[in-house]
Amino acid sequence: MSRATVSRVVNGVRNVAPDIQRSVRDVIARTGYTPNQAARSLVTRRTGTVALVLSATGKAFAARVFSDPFFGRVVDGILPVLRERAIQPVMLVAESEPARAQLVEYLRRGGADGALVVSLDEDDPLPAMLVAAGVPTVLFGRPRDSLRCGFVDLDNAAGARLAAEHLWATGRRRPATIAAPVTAPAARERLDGFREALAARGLTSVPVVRGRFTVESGSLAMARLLKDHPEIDAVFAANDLMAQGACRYLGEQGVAVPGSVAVVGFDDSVAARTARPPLTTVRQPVERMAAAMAGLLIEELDGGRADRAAARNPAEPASKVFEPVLVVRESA
Amino acid sequence: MSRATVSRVVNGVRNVAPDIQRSVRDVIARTGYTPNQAARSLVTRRTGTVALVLSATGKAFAARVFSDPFFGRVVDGILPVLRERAIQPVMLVAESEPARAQLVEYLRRGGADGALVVSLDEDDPLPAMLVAAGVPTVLFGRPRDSLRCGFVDLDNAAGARLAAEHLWATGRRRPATIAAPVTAPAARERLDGFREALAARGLTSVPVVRGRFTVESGSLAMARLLKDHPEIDAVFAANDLMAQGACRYLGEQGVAVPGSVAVVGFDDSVAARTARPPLTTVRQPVERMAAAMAGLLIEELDGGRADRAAARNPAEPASKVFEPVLVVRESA
DNA sequence: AAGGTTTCGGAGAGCGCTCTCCCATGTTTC
DNA sequence: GAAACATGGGAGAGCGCTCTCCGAAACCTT
Repeated sequence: MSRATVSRVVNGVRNVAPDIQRSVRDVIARTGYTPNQAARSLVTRRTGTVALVLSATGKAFAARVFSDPFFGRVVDGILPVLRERAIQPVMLVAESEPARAQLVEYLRRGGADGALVVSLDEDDPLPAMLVAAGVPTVLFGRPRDSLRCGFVDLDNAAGARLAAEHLWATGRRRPATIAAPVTAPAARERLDGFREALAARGLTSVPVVRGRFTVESGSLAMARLLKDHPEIDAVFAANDLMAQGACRYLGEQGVAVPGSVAVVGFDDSVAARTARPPLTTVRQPVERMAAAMAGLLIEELDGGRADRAAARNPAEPASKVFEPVLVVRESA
Repeated sequence: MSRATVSRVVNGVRNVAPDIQRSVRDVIARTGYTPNQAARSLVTRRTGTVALVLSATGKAFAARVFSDPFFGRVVDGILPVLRERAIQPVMLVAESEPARAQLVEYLRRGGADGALVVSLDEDDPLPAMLVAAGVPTVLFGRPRDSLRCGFVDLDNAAGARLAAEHLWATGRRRPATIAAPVTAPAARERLDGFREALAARGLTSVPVVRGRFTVESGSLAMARLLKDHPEIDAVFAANDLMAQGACRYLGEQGVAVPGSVAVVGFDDSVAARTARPPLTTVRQPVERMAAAMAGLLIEELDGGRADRAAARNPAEPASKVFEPVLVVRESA
């Protein structure tokens, strides 16, 4: 029996007589034969894997990434989509500059068929490096510099406007905001959207303190806010973790939430539901966005062949922007 | 110029005249040549990658894994060791039964050179499946059934004894414990060690409540404990998160820590330091253990060749057991 | 029954590397 | 100055698969 027949049976292409098929499977099971992935990839030019890249440099990188529920939600959203297509998801982390270089080299050499990139810093050079290396890439969050690459994003400004409008509608006239590092574009859009919505109602000056997306930084920010602007009656935080920190500090100081100060978060993560009081927050459908990200990449991967074979133009980078929704709970 | 020469330059084997070397590198840089990993792996029978496998089935898998600081610490410990050897770390997750099967198949086909496995459930079939598939494997935690495979572990019972002895030495005579699921062997050892140390001092009956390694479950467990055994004056929790939950509940009930009830945690994670009051806890050097795990695997991988070439006996599975240390802070 | 059509297995050419030979130099030794 | 030796480059054989071509056999059609 020839290698070709075995190959046909294993990959299920073309017709092979049922009895031959059975006998081949039989022998495979008996001998414990395992196809060699490298040899297969060499000819198919496919690995059957997709990389899920987490990029964020800094100390104790993993410990930080693993404590933010955001990444977990992204992974949860991506996994089912890839599993369904029998694509092996491999997670890669870029925790330092050399690691980033090694990672790009790995993907350039064909370590995976494509990359789904989650990066928090706006000035992260990784997306551009991957695109330059010819790696099919889809980002979580809009790329800067109109990089030719697919992405999914949330209309962050619209989300912040929802928060501002809700606070205004419930009679809050002295709102403040806990923003996040300027390097996170999503956070900046949230700040801008919030200010803009209030400016449209005649409120031009809004106290701003910056946090670092963590519960602790939220507490600290709230403390500063309360000290410098004791008159505030509402706070909009750029994510739920910081909103939770703010609530905690207010609670410690005996300030009623939402009685004296209303708090609105962002993301609608588990933290929002378990916080006390449960947070009013802007929902970001992270899992759905992540699933869409995987879908976009798969499309590009499938289309890629045809494109390259037919015309010489690379696939149009596709993208999808999601609309946020306000979830009213008890904190505002 | 021949392919062989180029190959020699790229891989740095044997001597190649400096000027030829330079000109080769020059052409590589100019043409943007990239070696094909699949072709290379096909002949070297190496991928240059090591899989870091996170195994734990259940709903919202990733969201759970990503909220436990433990995994982050493991990753942080492993990364530098692999980076130093220019080995690409790839993280794989086994979040369901089919995912597990797919993952084993992937590694069996040579998707990575070896696997570092972190699994929380004792009855996880993954380690045995990997060993059966011939994948070089090192576990975090002692394997059951004397599986022939390397591992690193902590002397959990000794750690629990440290906690018990500290509580005893500080005059606590009515201690209780918040244990973890029976399926986690490490947690069982902690429970056994705690009981044993107290039994040696004549205390045979210790109230036990089970938690699920989370802050919330710690709070709940503490509530039950306080209701059923209001006389207790100390609590030993099987990890810091649950200890933190216990402290939180005690605080809400106006019970002084450590005044009325002393609390001891386990792990010495970040949570122990940021908790209020800072937790007295048993230190598990997770990062060092994880680094050792990577080291063991690398040794096995390096030795593997020689072994398979010389004699036909597979490498002896190596292992390393770490000793815990008590870290006294304010909670006990 | 003869030709045409479909079905299905085999032969064999690569995929892009690495690595072992082997040979052409340059270098040393007596 | 010739033989022995070190040095560095080329030729070419695979690694284990997939996939296109081809031909043999089975099936229809008229």
